[in-house]
Amino acid sequence: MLKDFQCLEESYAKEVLRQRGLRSTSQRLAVIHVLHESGRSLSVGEIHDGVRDILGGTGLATIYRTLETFESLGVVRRLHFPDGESGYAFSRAGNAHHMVCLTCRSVSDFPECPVKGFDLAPLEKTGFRVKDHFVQFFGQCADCGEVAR
Amino acid sequence: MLKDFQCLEESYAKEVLRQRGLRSTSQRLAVIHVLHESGRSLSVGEIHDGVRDILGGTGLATIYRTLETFESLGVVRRLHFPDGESGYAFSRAGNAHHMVCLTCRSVSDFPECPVKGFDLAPLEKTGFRVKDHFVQFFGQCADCGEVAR
DNA sequence: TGGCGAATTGAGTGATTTTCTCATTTAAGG
DNA sequence: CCTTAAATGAGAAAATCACTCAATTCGCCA
Repeated sequence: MLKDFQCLEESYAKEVLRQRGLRSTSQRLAVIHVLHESGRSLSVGEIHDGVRDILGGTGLATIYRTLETFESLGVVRRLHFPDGESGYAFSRAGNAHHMVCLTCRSVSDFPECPVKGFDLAPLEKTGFRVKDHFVQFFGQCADCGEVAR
Repeated sequence: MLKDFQCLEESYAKEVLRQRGLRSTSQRLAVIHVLHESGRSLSVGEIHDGVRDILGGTGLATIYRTLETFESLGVVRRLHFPDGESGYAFSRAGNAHHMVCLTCRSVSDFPECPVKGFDLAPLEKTGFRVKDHFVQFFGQCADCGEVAR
C-alpha cells in the first residue's frame, strides 16, 4: 500500500481529480509518485514497473488509461524525442514547455512561457490563428553537461 | 512508373540523397511526391496508399524505412498532435518550426525561426545548455478559419 | 462508521502498429 | 552494358495499444 506521506505533486493531482469528479485511486497516485520521483521522462513500461513495485500486480491497461486521463487534465505530458522514442513526464497544468536532457532524459519546466518572447506577427499575417503551442528545448542539463566536459 | 516531371521537392530530395551516397529509388521519390502534393501531415497508412497509387504494390516496411531515412536527413519531419495522433510532413532541412492546422492538418513552415527573438539567458542560467529546439503552433489555417466563422 | 452506487481496475484477448529477415531486385559508377 | 552493394517485398514476429466484462474500490451519505 502507498505510504501515508504524499508529496506536493500527489496532493496536487488529488485536487485536480477531485475538481473533475474523478477518483483518487492508489494506482493513479502511484503513477504520479513514480513520475515525480524519477524527475525524468519515463516510458509506459518503466511506469508500469514502478507502480508494480509500490502496489504489486497492476494491469498495464490501467497504466495506459491513467496516463491518458492525466494527460487530458494537464498533469502529465507526453514527450517525443528526436530519436522517435516517447515518454511521459509530470507537468504542472498549462505548462507545455520543457527542457529535456538528451543524456539522462530529465525534464525541467520553464520559468515562464517562452512564447511570450516570440514575435507572432509575421505568422498571423498569413491568416493562421494560433490556438495552442508546444515548445521543447533539447540539450544537456547541468549535471550531464559537467560530465561531458 | 513515376512520371518524368519532378517537382522542386523531388529534385531537392534527390540532391540530398546523392550527397549522402544514398539511392534515389522510385519508392523514395514517390513518398516525397505524395507528401508534397498533399501539403499536409499524413499518416503512414495514407502515405502507403498514396505511394501504391503511383507505383502499384509497395511494401509497408519500405514506407517505414523511407520515412526514417528522410527524417534523419531532415527532409521529412514527424509531427505529434495534441490528440496523440502523429503524422509525417515534408520539411526543408533544418526547419523545425511548423504551423499545423488542427482542422485540415495542413502544415506550413515558418517564415523564419521564432526562437531567434527569444531570450535564452534565464534558461541557460540554470545550467542547461540548449542544443536543439522544436516548436509547433497549432491552430487554424486561413482557409479553415474562414469556414469556421 | 457502514453501506450503496458508480467509477475504476485486472486479466486476457484482440487490433493495430512497427520491426526484422532474407531472397530478389535495382540504382549508379566504371 | 556489367558489377556490386544498396534497397525492396513479403510475410512473420514483436511491440504497442485498445477493448470487454466481471470483480473491486472509492467517495458520498445516512
